[in-house]
Amino acid sequence: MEKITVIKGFKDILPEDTPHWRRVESIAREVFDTFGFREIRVPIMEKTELFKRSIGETTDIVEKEMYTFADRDNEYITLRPEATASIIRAYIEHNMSAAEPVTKLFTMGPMFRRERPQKGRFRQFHQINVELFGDDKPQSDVEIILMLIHFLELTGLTGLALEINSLGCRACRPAFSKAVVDYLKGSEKGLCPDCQRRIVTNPLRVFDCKVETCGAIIARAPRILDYLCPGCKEHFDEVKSCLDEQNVKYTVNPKMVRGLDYYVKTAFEVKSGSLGAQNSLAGGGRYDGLVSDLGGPQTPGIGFGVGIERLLSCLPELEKGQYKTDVFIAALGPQAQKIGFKLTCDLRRAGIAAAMDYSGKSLKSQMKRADKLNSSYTLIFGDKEIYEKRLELRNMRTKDQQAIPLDGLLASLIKIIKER
RNA sequence: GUGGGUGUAGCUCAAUUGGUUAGAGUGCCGGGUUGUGGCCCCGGAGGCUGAGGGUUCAAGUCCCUUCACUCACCCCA
Repeated sequence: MEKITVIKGFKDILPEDTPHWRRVESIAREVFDTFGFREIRVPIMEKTELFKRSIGETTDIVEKEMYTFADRDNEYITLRPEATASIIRAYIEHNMSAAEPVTKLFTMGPMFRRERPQKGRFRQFHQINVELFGDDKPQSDVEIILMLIHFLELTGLTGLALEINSLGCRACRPAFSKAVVDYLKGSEKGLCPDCQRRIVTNPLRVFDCKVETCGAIIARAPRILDYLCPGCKEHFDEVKSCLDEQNVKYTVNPKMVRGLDYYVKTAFEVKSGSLGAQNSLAGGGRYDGLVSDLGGPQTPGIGFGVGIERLLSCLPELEKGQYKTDVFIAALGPQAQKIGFKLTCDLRRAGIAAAMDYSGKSLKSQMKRADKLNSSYTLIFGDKEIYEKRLELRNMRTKDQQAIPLDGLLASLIKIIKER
């Protein structure tokens, strides 16, 4: 039979790796708890319309990367390419804005984008997402950024670089866009075909282009920061000084535009050198018009996403996940097997990680299995001869062994192991 | 969607300019030794060399096709 393999760009997370996932996830939950965020879990599929309206029709994500299907009733549904849209949908649907002025949420889980896989980029990948609704003050931008940095550092990451920018708002961006378009049209023939197309479709994306000839042209293009309206400028200045007060290092990158249309004002990314080409492990920004665009009340919002795979790949020297066994029962002979099985079950009910080998193979092979399972103690006993009258409890690390009386065996085992 | 690289045992890799039965380490299974596992010794299983076609007396090796993986572009976490 031919074997069936995973879908391209999808990955199994193996037992040797899941401990690191669990660690990162639990650090996230702890940090976010202390910052006052609560966990929300939203579906991994939504109506396609939700993403079209939030992310933007002309973005790469919507144009060519979404997993979109016609459901059996011919409604179009999409595997989520990001989480913000779903969270906002839920925020609106459950009327959270009416219940409290500020709502702080986070979620984590798989996202799906049909790109060509490479280092740090998969078709199914995992993100931790944080969103803050109902506060348009710069302090909330800083709160979010601080929390992100704090979380990343707690996971053990070093050498992080924070980049920030302001993308302006709906008041000031049109003037800037026009200035960019005018400028680009002047040197249109020097641009790559993609950028020429972008002039019409989405001019700001030109800033992301890495083609050298485009870079030279872009370097002299108008800067968004020179076009900010007084409100946006004040907001951005406040964000920067507030970050300074908190001793957070950052660089202003006026060319950072981000690939989702909904961002306004503050945008930020955290990069790491050890990632190869996909060096951005977290990114986010403000999206003040998005809630109303999706049919909710006029509500400011800001949030970020962290790529878990990328985060983990930046962590140094991860140990592989091992079995964790408190006690291994090596039982020799049918009678001993029977007693051993009962003992194993009792120990497990008492919260002790017990294991045994049901095959009844040689002691040597059972001891090998105990070693493989990383057992702290191994209890050896059998039907005959030297094992008849007593049981030996062996400490696998120190090789010490001690006899355990048959009376009250379970109780003394539990005592020894718990006191370890 | 566009380029480059790589496909040999479960894993990591060997195999002269094309040359006989494709090897080693590790892991797995069994045995010996050790007070009863680790160290050591012996043995065993495990391969259509990614797949298909071609050149040749002869292909893991050269050519074509295809698939998979991988890196990069685009874009993003």
